[in-house]
Amino acid sequence: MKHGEPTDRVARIQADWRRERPDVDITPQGVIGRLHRLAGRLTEELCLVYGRYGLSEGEFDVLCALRRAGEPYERAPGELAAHTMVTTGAMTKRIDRLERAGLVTRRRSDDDQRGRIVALTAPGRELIDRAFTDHMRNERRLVDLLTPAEAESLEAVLTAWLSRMEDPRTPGGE
Amino acid sequence: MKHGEPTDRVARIQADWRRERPDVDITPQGVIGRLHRLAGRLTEELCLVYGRYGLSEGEFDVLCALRRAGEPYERAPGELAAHTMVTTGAMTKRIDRLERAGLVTRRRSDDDQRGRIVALTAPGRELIDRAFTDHMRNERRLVDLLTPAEAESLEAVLTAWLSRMEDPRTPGGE
DNA sequence: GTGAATTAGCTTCCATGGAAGACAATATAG
DNA sequence: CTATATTGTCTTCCATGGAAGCTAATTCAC
Repeated sequence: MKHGEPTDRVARIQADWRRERPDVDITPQGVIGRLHRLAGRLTEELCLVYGRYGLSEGEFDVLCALRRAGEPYERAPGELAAHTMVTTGAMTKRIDRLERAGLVTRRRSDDDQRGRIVALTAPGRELIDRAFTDHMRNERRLVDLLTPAEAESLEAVLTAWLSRMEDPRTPGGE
Repeated sequence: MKHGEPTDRVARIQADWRRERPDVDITPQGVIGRLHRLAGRLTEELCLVYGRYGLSEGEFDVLCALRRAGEPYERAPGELAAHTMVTTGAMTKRIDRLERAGLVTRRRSDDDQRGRIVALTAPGRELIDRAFTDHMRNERRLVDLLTPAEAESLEAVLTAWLSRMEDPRTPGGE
């Protein structure tokens, strides 16, 4: 082993695989494994702040989607589900909880009687404004563990990777 | 908007926030938001391969941990839980499923009667060897959406970030 | 050596989300 | 206009994992 090289959890896993499966190229794990580990660690850190406001990650996301919509802070459940990447069934339950907590209201839509409209209440708006401010301070703290150059390069590569993955012209390989 | 700049989901969210909360610095989302989105998309892609072998992500992880252990492919449930970052309660259930599927066996430890030893069966070993080979081919395909330089720089920044986050000397900011 | 703490795994209960279908309202074809 | 298809939300059931506590076995203190 080289001196001082960081031997993190992923590196140890790679070492095991190299011994057990020398026939397989396991270098992709260096990127994908660490990306997952990091995402998990970041989520932990972020959830600490959500919890301070009595919110789960999912509830926080829903309140953010409503707040971002702008005045009058309303959206249909289906829109909220699409924005937050969950099924409409999951969204029903999240809205149930938020409604019970008095942070949102639910009413029928006027023009389409099967649609609903979810709206932030005043306490909901007040809560998410405080929580979001705190949340961003928290993200700033975490990103500041990187140098500005590192953060910039990271964002660029992540953006490129995401766009190539979504791009239908990308060679599928499958 | 600048010409041709990628306007991905995260960029749209940021635009919303800039309008609604001009008082908050939301630049950290550029990195953290995309990292989460990417982790989610990658997980989706990886799960497609696990599914091909009838495995969930959790089950795949457990089989990998056993396979990586090397001959005779045995580990205690507690070790497996630590390796795969779940509670021992969750591990009990994963092992239950794998045992029912005939991929692992569970027996008492000789030297400590309260400990168990989980071992890969021959079919389990055969399955995880095939699945892992396929999995790495899949990860390779995904990482190959990046140039070698991009992949290298990404891995370096992720490794640095992870190590600084785990480092107890890191300024907490809290 | 005996009683107290600890440890390993498991069990129970709860929280959350997905999948699929139910239901009511709306849109569409003829 | 009526019959059918579609849509938006909700409901039901299931899968998974965490938290906390249980039990049996081991270790430790004295």
